[in-house]
Amino acid sequence: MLYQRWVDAGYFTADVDSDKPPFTIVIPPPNVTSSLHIGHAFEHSLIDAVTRRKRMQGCETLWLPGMDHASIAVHALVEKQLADEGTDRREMGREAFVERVWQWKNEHGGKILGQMRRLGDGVDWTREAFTLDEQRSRAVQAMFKRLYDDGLIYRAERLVNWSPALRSGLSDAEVEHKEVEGELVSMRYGAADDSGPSIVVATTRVETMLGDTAVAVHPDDERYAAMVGTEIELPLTGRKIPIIADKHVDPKFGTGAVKVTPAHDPNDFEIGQRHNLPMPTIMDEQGRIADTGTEFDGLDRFEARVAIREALRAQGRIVAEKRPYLHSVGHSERGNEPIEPRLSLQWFLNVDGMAKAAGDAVRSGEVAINPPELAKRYFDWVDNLHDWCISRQLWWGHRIPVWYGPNGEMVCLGPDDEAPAGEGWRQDEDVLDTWFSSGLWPFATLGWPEQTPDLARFYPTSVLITGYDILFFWVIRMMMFGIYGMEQPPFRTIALHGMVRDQYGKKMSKSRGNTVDPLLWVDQYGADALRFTLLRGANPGADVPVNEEWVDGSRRFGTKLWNATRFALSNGATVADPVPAREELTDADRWILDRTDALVSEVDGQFENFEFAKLSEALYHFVWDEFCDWYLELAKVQIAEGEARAAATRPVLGHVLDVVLRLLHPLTPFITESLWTTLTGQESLVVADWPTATGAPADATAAARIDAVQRLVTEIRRFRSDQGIKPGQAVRAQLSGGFEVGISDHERAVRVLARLDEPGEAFAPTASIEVALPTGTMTVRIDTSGAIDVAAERKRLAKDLAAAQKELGQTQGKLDNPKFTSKAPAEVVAKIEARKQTAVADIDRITAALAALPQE
RNA sequence: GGGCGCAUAGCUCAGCGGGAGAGCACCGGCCUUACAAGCCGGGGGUCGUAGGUUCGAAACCUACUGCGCCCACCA
Repeated sequence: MLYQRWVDAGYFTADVDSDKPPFTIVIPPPNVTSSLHIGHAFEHSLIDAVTRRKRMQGCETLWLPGMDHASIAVHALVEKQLADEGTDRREMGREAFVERVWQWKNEHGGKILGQMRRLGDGVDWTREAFTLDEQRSRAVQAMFKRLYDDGLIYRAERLVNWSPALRSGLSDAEVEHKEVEGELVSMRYGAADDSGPSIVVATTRVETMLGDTAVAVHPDDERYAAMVGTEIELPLTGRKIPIIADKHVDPKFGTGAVKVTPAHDPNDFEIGQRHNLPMPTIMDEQGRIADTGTEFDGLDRFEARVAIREALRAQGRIVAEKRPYLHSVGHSERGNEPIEPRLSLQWFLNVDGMAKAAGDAVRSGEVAINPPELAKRYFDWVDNLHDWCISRQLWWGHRIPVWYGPNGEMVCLGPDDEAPAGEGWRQDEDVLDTWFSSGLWPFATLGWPEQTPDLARFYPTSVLITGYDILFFWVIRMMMFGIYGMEQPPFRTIALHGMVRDQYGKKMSKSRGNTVDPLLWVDQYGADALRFTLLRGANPGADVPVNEEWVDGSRRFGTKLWNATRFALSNGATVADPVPAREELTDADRWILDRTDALVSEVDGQFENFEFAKLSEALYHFVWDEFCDWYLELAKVQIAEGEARAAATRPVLGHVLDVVLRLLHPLTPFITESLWTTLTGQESLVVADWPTATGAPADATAAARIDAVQRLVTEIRRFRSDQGIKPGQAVRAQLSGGFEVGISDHERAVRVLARLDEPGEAFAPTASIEVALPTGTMTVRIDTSGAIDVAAERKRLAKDLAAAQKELGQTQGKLDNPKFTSKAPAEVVAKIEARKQTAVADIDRITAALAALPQE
């Protein structure tokens, strides 16, 4: 349909000006496991708007669409399906598993693609990404090899966040800390009674005591000074462990003595390293107690916690228990189970130099972060980055390209290297963290490590538009890899948006039940309405609340635009004829043309700053308030005036609509496409030129006259409304005064807009309204054909009087203050003085009008 | 525990040193030939609290209160 036409019309193959810089944008991947999320619709709206404008400006645009995380998500989804079927993926083998994944992709890819299409984008996300898999693997392997050869990747036995359910290590970023109600158990080590030396330690994880290799106290803690250096018996095991002094211990917490389990606690690991303690691992990869030689071997960690506590209790060693004890425990982001610190052999990336460079790129201004306030967060993260554990013990993802030989050889292979043949060689079983491959996005998608023409032309990319929530995970990694691999940061600008929230600003979540399916809204209100709603709420870096009613409001805006265009077209609006010279135009024409020009520069400027909310608002008010409510009404009068006037008005209508539709196109592509092609008869708005402001000075006189007309008409309408005169009912009236501002030229318009007939014969005014205009007071004498509602009129005037008196009080107060008149800038004082004069005049006028009212 | 951010109309948010704004909601009147998915008019806020800076503060500073987010190894 319409969308397809754009593609056919050349949205992706349009001829471009070669002198314009190319515009490259990185597309964050959608999550395909759930139905399309509103957050993706939001992000897509922003990206598409920015790109469409660039294309209209003549830039060669390129999206770098991605599916990497999504691809990973599919793997996870398939694994879950397998689990539901009772199949253990470990037993089916890697090849069979991958086969299942492809099966899923083949079944669902088309559907997802269809959903994306309905949102009006032109990129075949799914297919793109899946065909990129192989190429991506080459990039990953090349990058790994390079880092490895540079000595930045190393293998080490470290404490990692271990997920027993996934049987894999996790990066810090994948761990979520949650407050949980646990228990704090204090237990006695050493002698169970007073027969010998003992020491009391406290823990929330009793089961780890089996792996204790020391008890630590603070070096300055006099209570234990005598015991430091001695050994004490570890209950249940019979092992003797030393009492050591380490300044990590907080003497004020608990008893001031800490059990040390180096293989199962990050702090203890450090203490263990400092004191050269043994580091026995007491749990297997599924979180079961193992290799302790005690009766607890084989127990799950949580069962063991209870069993060991009770065993200690039986020995009278439990001296205190606090339950519930609120403390923070790391949970796996995916499985939502408590992670277990575990000692294991992992691959690490030394990020010191890369992180520094990533920070400096922003510090130097080479890369801009929008909004700038969020740069602080970026620095917080980048300046405190620890070495990154890049290995995962998962079954999906890019395998670590390291091979081990039968005699202890270890070789790292690049993408073009042959895998070593021969008996006994095997590849490392681990795969790389998702973010390792995702971090290569900006150049891997352009063909790196090959030096492709695309890479030369489109790297570095122009802008990354993504959510602030992903700044740490993804952006920082792309920055590091880009600078390392391409010697240039991957983007010139990082534009961050917020999260889509519900109408009360609450986070959307399944448990809260406030999620929305954007496709339902698209079906019901149209893609344009959804996009406009999202864009209209998009202040840089801030969250975006959405609500179905607001989407409906956006749809009404589209309808308004539709009707306005329809009306203009039916009255001959055209772009075929040039807009007549200024001197042939009316004040209304000049005013709306000037306003249009101002709108162009405003919208254009806001686009540069990613101020989507502001530019949407400007367009909304221009279309609705200025164009529809005033100019179209004035144009009706002009068209009715005769053919000459009408002929001059038509190109103005056409021009204003032409510009507005172009400006709106990035926000609401569908409706503008339809209206614009009808208006102009041209092929497609997608490849039209972006408007540029003329920069010509606005006609201040015309603007002032139109402003006067608006104020006059509004005052008369207000009087009519207060007097209960039906809007459709014309009343006779006589206008006088205020002509020096050119109102006389517009009397006809005022009469039409305010429904005033000529006074005619036997004109007997029953009321008069005075409207203060910049250069004089306009008097409107009205024949209401009967007695006026004096009470209503008195109320109306009293309200105006009160406002004027308040204004007088405020301005007079300032002017009476000598400090104000002497210290404030002259123009401010002059302005206040002018306001005061206006207030005085208003009070005189209104007071007189009140006095003239008949007494009741 | 550390850091950051936000408190403005019933709701969601702009404004960020010189006249309190928008959308929606609300009240009243209109089927006025582009549009009732509309038009016209209107009501509504001591800008979180308390101090300070300034001729002048919603805006700048300080403290407090209440929310939100991020980071974090507290046994």
